[in-house]
Amino acid sequence: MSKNKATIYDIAKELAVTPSTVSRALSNHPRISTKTKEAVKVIAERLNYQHNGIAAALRSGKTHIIGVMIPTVNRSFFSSVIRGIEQVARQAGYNVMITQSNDLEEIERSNIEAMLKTQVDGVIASIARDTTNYSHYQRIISEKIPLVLFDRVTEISNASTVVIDDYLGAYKATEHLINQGFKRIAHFGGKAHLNIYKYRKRGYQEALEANGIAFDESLVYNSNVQLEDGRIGMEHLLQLANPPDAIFAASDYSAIGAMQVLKERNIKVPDEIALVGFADESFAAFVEPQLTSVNQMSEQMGQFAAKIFLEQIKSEATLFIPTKTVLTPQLVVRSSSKKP
Amino acid sequence: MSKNKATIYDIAKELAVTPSTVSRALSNHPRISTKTKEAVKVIAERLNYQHNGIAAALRSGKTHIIGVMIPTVNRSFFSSVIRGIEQVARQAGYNVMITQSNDLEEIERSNIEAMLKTQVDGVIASIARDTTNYSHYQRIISEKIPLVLFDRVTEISNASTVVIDDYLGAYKATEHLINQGFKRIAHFGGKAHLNIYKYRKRGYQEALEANGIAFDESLVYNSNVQLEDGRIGMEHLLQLANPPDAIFAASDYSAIGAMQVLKERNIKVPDEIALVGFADESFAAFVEPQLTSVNQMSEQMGQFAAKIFLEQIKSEATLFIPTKTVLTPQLVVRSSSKKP
DNA sequence: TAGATTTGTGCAACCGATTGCTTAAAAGGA
DNA sequence: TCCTTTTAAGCAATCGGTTGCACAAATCTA
Repeated sequence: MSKNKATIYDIAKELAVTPSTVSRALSNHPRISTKTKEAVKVIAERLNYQHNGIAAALRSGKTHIIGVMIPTVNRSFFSSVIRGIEQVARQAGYNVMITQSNDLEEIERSNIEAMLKTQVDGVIASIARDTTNYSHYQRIISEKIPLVLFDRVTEISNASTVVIDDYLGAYKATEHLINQGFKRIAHFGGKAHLNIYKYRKRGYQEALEANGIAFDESLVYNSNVQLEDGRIGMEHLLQLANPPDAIFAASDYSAIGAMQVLKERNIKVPDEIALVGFADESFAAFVEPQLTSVNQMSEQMGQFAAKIFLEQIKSEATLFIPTKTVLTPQLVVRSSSKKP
Repeated sequence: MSKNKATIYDIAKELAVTPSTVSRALSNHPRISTKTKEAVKVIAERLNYQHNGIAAALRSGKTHIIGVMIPTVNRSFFSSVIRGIEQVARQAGYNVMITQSNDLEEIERSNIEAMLKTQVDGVIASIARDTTNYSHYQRIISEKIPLVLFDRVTEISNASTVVIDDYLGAYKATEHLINQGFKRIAHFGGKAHLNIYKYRKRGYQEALEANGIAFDESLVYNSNVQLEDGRIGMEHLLQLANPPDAIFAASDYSAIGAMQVLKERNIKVPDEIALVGFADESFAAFVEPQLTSVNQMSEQMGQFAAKIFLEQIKSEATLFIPTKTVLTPQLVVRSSSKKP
């Protein structure tokens, strides 16, 4: 147990050079001779030297930590995004610090506070469902810290965004139902202040119209698209004089809620009512019948977000132009939407 | 945009005192007069002073970051544990840095490397399924960093552990099936080098024996307990001359795999074969029939782990005695295990 | 071969907060 | 009033790297 970590001073002493030389040697500075660099490497190895990131961070102001904030880690979508971010970040020497907002604006604020205190080099985030005031995000920008928003984004100047084409995903899903022969297609929508839900609804609507089916507002049920909301929405739709024969839900959870109600009433899926969800959660393949859903390219989304962050870092002094990336979603067809 | 963050030097200048006084005033040092403390507070507010954790970390060696490493974030069990950890940690002024091992030893090693580089103040971890060599965990110990293991633990001297009573959970689950009148109860077990699976099997076995049912090794199918393993295991059991009438699975995923196979073959659950899982994943309540499972008290587990870490930190100089905490699991009975 | 460059290191300040040791002033005691 | 305590604050070193500038030696140019 030697303990008391070795520093560049220890290495310097051994080689009878100065710490500056050691520092430069370790960071492969061009002005240091190959001979010295190698000697330093050898001694560093022998002393089991570990670069002290804190000291470096103090001097350089760079912690090499990316703060990631998402509503909850427990969604396959978000956890996949995290994986994507981690892959790219790690390779570039960055660590990822994850925080969850639980979809609450208040927690979101305090998380951002914590990240700024930790002095993260950048923030990658997806906005909480609850959030209506974005001043805490503005704080990130005004501290000149790169901000990349994904999936649940909003208009914040100088923030880059990565989203999927929600419109297209919804369009594909709806068109698929139409192609399967369904005529009265309902929609479970989310709160319209989030763009993702706005676009999904639009995709749904335009797919209908493009196929000569009149859009019927009474077939749209808006909610928080949780499981319970799906149940309530389904009950609601079943009470209509002329109920739908298919539902395109803006979330898998609400689709599952609907599926439960249908099963309880012995209404067959997809024979009598077909279902399509959104997000392709892992449980979509576990339920019976398996749920057709729209895959959001989550891992790619994370990779993109991280790459954009890295570029933004590189262009530090140079003026930075915020990017808007749109990925193409994929419809995963399973049995819940197939006309028998 | 003032930018260029305010430091204690700026505050000191304004008040014509020294930075040391400001530092002490901010940390509420008893030797500083109330008057000065208040004046400092006012100026700090006005200059929008933010405590620089990096500088403090360099001096004190404490980053106030807890490293958390889990197999994957995308399991309700792990994400709940994280929530529990976060709650406790945040209140005590600690941040949480999460990393995922993807159940691979290699990634686990590199994650620990990254954490040590970040100089986390402690590590809370659940071991990867793949891991057989624990030297990387030993490194944490030898750096004198507190290590708390939860759920998937192993014998590492000086590491504290938090687990549920897997034996009891399995015992309860099996006894429940017996009480429902099932006679031939099979078991999907996990790899025996992980204690959790060893204990679950033992609980299963002893519950059988305590109720006068002979343990039958041919009814035990061991695997990685993923969904696909459950499918294969189910196929295997169905081929037996005398198939089981119930299965206690050591994971919800394998239970769902079994359920899928049974549905495909039109074998009724629970009428013909009953199922009980383990972990109480969120999808357990989504499938049809809903899956009975053993809840692992995940949030509590996280809270305990964090509390233990905090105590370990407090007792720094004092000799520390590693703790072993065992929580009591809860059986959540749903329709997959009820005798009609 | 003298002068201009290039190469390899050293010097010292700096990042921002913390803290043991002093010291000066104020309060208390005899 | 003089000496002892107590209180309040200052001094200066420290944590470990990083980096602009300086400088000597080596190499090149004409």
